[in-house]
Amino acid sequence: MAATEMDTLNRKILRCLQENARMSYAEIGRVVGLSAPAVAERVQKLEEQGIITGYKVSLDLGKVGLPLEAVISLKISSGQLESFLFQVQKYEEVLECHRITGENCMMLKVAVKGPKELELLINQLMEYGEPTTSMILSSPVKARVI
Amino acid sequence: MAATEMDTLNRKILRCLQENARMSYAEIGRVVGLSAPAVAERVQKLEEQGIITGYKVSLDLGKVGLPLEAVISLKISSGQLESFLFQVQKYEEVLECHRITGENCMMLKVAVKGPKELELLINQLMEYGEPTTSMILSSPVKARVI
DNA sequence: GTTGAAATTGTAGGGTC
DNA sequence: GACCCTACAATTTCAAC
Repeated sequence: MAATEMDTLNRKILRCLQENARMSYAEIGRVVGLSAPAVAERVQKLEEQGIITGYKVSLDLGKVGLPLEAVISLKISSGQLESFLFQVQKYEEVLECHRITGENCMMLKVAVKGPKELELLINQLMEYGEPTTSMILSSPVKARVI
Repeated sequence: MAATEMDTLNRKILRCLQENARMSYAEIGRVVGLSAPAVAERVQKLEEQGIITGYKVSLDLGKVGLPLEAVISLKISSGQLESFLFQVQKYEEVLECHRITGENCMMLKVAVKGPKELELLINQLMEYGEPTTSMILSSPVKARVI
């Protein structure tokens, strides 16, 4: 246990928060059989331990004007890694960027307004390497955690 | 406006919720210059319109026992698509699954306990097609929205 | 962890522009 | 229609146990 006590109760609490991160401590307490202060204390510890890293809102990207999602593999050109890592933070279109093993070092998930914006983004990425783009048609699994 | 009124105020509210989805309506109101009831009303409408699809907690996967993340491309075998789409929902390890254009129809992001579990998962996926796996080394951009 | 009191927040009603 | 204000219910927080 020491620092990180991931018992059944904490797992239940995390499941509640995962289902609805705005659920009140009182309601979580009712579900897991704890008082509200007890839940609050556990959640605070999970935050302090870095197990909980934040709370996010999920949006329908299509309805906020970003209906086109794509996956881009980017084979970074020699000497471009550092500047890419710096610049990629600034692209609003980039939802995720992972450095992966294999020939294409970077894997990006992006959301854009339309084909024009995607093309523009690809052009910009070409400065750092060779992009290979696939459009996302649908997402059978969206963003599960734990 | 009609159904979907995404004005500056709503964007500000969404930015607050994105930074911290547990932020109180009162605090959001202070930030964006609105009363708590006004914020609550706008958020409720954003939910009803399906713009907000939920609130999620972000976890440090390593600290919950899933330190190994990977990206798997899966070239679905003929006739296996439907059963794959049905089964992929049940794999707890699969965080995301996207159907994409190109030769490899499916792109999965997974998190597992270690190499053994990854190997087992790959074996199971081979039932539905040809997987190509890349380990995630780091994630320069984690999960931005809007 | 629990209980109980104080501060804060959420919510519903009525009113204004 | 969107917003504010008021008042009450619920929640959060902090204390003591």
